[in-house]
Amino acid sequence: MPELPEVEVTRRSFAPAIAGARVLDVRLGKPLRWPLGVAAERLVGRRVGEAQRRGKYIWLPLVATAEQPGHPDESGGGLLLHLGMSGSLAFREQPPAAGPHDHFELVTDRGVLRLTDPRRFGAVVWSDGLAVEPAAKLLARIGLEPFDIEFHGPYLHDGFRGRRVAVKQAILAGDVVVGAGNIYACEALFLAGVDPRLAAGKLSRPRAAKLAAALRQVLGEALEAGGSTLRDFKDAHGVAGSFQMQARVYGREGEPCRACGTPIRRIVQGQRSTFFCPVCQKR
DNA sequence: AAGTGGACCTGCTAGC
DNA sequence: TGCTAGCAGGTCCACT
Repeated sequence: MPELPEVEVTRRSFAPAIAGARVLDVRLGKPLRWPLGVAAERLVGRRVGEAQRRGKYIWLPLVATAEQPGHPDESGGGLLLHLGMSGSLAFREQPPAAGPHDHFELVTDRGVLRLTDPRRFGAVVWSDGLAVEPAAKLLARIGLEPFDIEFHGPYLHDGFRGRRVAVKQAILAGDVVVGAGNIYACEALFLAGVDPRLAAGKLSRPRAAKLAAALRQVLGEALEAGGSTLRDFKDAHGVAGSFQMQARVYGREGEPCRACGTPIRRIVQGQRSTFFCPVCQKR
C-alpha cells in the first residue's frame, strides 16, 4: 500500500492527535522486519513529539520526561517506523481488540497507535536519535524528497549519470529520489513519455527535467487525493482516500492507453512488474 | 562501484 | 467447490 503519498497522509492523520501524548504501554505481536531494539519499560512515561517523515519512514520522537527518572541521557530518542508492503497505522482512542496482523501498539493517554501489517515487512525500531544508529544507517541511502526545492531536472540528470540500470529501477532504488514506488514510478514515466527500459544514464537533460516534474505531479496528485492508490488505502483514522486515483498505466496490461489507445504492456524489471505504453513512452 | 538476485511473510485471485 | 501457482504497494544484504 504505502508509497510516499500514503505514508505522508498517514503521518498527517495522526501526528497532531498524538503529539503531546504520554506513553503508557507498548505491545508487540509477531516479529516485524527488525526487533524494536529497546525494552518496552524504557518507553513508558515518555512524551510523544511531532511525527516527521523521511522518504517512506516515519520518525516519532519520544521525549523522556521528569516523571521518568534515571534516564537523563535519553531525551533525543524515538521510533522509526516503516510500513513495508502491507502495513498501515491507525491511531484511535478506543481501538477494537487486536487482530492477528496487529504487531505493534503504542498505548498512550490519548489513544493507541497501532501497526497492522499482514506480511510483516514493516518495522518499528528504537533509535536514540535520527543521526545515530540504527536510524542513521537506515536513512543514509535515501535520496532527495521529490518536493525538495533542490530536486529538479539537473539534479536528477546528475544523479543518474553513468548508471546503466533501467531508469525505472533507478527511480525505485530511491538513492537519488525517494518516494516513488512501483506504482508511481510507472505513472511518472508514462507522464514523462520515457520508456522504463531506458538506461538511467541515457536520459537527456530535457527528459530528466520532464521526469522530475512528472514525479512531483504524480506524487502530488496522489497526496491531494488522500493517498488513494488503487486499492483500499486508509489513513490512521481508518478513513479511505476521497476518491481512487485513476492509474494511467499501472495494472492496466492489455487495456488501451488513455492517450493513444495502444494496449498497455507489462514487463518484469528487477523482479517487479512494470507497465507502460510502447508508443507514448520512448527510449 | 554498480548491478543482480535472494531474502523476508501472508493473503488474495485467476485458472484449472 | 477446492487446490495451486502466481502475484502484491519495499528494501536490505550478499554476491559478482
